[in-house]
Amino acid sequence: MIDYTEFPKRKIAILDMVSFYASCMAVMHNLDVEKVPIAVVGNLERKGSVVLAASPPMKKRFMIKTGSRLYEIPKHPEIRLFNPKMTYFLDMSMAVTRILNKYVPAEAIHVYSVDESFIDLTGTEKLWGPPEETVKNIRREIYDTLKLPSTAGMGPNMLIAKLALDLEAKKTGFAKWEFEDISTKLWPVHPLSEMWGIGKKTEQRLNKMGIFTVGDLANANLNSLESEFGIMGNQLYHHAWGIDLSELGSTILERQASYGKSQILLRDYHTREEVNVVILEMCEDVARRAREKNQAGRTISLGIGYSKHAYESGFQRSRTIEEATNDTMKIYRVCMTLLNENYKKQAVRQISISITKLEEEGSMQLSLFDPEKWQVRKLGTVMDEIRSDYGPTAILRAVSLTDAGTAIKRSKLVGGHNE
DNA sequence: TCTGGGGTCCTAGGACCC
DNA sequence: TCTGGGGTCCTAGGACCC
Repeated sequence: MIDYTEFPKRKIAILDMVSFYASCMAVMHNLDVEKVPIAVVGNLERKGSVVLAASPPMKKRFMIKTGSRLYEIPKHPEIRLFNPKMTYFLDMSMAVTRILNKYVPAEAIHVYSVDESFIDLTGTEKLWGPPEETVKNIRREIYDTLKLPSTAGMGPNMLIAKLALDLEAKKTGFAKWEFEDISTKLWPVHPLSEMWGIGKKTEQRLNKMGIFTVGDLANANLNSLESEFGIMGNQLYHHAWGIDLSELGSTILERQASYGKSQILLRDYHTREEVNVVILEMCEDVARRAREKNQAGRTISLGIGYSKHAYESGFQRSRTIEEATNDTMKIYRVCMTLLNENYKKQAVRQISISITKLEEEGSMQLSLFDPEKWQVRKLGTVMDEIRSDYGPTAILRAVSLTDAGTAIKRSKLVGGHNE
């Protein structure tokens, strides 16, 4: 048994926007997201594209949910399909955060994703009254001002708030769990992958150990969990008791650990030259985002997925260099090295690039001793500015003006989605 | 005939150093 | 005539989340 008295009890809430992307599109087109079957699809031009969000009637009447494929959506006169408008979604997301900020200070907000945020309401009773009421008021204000319906979970820590949200509030609109509710509300949960933090793979391994419900997990032998899963076993066990030591705010200060870009190509690419072009464009994008944040990375990773007709699945390789960089061509050259060493002349369908081991740019040796480095950096910045003033297609490296270039097509996309 | 894109964290083995 | 041991860094792979 676990003695809960030793764990802090705070007033944590997590707010989740119902079918966020679908709700945003409903607002834009003056539709009622609760009544109209709406789906936002990654790219309406591609039949295999995934559904990024489905409105409640879309889910109930047509059994289409996030992750469904476009070709699974039936033809029906009431159904409304949209391409994503990522910049608009981000604006809406920030508008929600600003409302939260009217009730709690920025340090008490942890943005978990574009449509989910934690807030710590501990100590707000004097100002706003009971936290449950405050949450209700916040949800009402979000709906009244932005027309976005939301659900909310509450708990004494972030984990329990999130579990209350996922396992109850998403159906009922609101749920507040205490430590005392864990055994009645969390332990019956199965299959195990229903629970946050447990995926299909872990579920299978746990099943092999005779563990099928969260209650089984909570009452399993900690030693055998640790010998099977290592540290993760300990964490799984504690999560089954609703215990999580991470603090609200501990993550909010952390800065991004990597910049990456990945894409599934619209067709198989058969030559190195074509692949090189796409890699260059992707390096450009990753480098630009790092430059905008004044960061640079030391480890550069390249992933290649071959066509399904190929003999192999692909590879993922990385290389760490002496000095952190956010220079497009430097990153590109490392990718070329990795490609030269690993490419097996198979048709390519998927490419991913990322930089990690980030450092503040200040720590780069942009010193007096190497004026050329300054120039390269300045050139990068100038090009970034032209792009931000005149759009991303204003400057394209010459190679992009070939059939292989996808940058022009992708310029209409933000975050890989159609505008 | 179909392939989303952006992230995070953990582990294990090998290299290298003292 | 044996197998040190701890620390750090790098790389690949796996798992999970929204």
